[in-house]
Amino acid sequence: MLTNQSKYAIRAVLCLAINTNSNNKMGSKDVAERIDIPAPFLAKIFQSLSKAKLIKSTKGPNGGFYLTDKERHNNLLDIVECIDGLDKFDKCFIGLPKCSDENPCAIHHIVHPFKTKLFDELTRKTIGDFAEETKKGKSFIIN
Amino acid sequence: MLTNQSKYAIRAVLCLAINTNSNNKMGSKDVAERIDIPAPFLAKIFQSLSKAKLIKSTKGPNGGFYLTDKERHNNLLDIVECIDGLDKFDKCFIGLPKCSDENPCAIHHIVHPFKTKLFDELTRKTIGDFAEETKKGKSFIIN
DNA sequence: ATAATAAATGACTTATTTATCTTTTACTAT
DNA sequence: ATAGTAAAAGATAAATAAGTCATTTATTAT
Repeated sequence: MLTNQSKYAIRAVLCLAINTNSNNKMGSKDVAERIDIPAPFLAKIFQSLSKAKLIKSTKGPNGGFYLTDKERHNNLLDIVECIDGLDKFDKCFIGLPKCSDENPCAIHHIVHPFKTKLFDELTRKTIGDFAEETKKGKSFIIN
Repeated sequence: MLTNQSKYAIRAVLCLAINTNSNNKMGSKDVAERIDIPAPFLAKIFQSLSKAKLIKSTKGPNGGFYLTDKERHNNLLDIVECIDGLDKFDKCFIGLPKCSDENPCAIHHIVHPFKTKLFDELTRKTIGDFAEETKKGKSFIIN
């Protein structure tokens, strides 16, 4: 469903949410190493996120990427939207061009509630919320 | 989640389940046209399904693809397994290498029940079952 | 000022998925 | 037998996704 880029982006931003602030930044290599993904690829992803103002960055010594409280109020769907776009959430699981409640595919009754629930979770909860859960050990971004 | 190949395969096999038997076959082009997918691509997909004995085929005049009752007893997951493999059902939605109940990602509690439900639906119900539903107008393979 | 640092940019490579095309093989009706 | 038909097989092409690398730009500490 999501591309690797989006998956990496989510985990990387959560990593920033947990470990950084304006005084404690992380380089893209550090983040990549921490969550075990390809470093140059993450650097590219961070560029996109930075342009979209979903993460903060500063160049030079002691520079790096970080989140402020403002960015912590964004949600995970903002990240997916920035990287992949939101089209995929509308697409039918088995490729029906116009799958809907009126014109359902064979598994629409299972897939549609899931998508709704997922969409809700990804929009209602903030990045800060997810970071708190991870800090409390309720969920993980590495293993 | 599923590749186009798997999506096409599911809809194409359901098309065969609805419209064919040993006396009434369909050419791959006919099926492709009916469900509006690329014809030569479907021909390739049908080759794989045929090798795996998930569909029947005969060459020559009046030849084509079709299902017998035997093939109608297979399930949709057999098709996905043949084309894509089943790995993707185990994979974490945001790319955690080892996402589980003990080591859950941030959205595991939403994704896991869905996967279980979907897996159950795709294994428990046969291709024949889905075909009947479509014949009754409860679900669709085209629109 | 300048040297070191780290992100930004852009070009490039590789892998995978998607799709097409040509030739061969098998079958059937005449 | 043989001509026509349709799948099987294999080679190739196009598109997208994934990943890498070299250079430039901005920042900071000395």
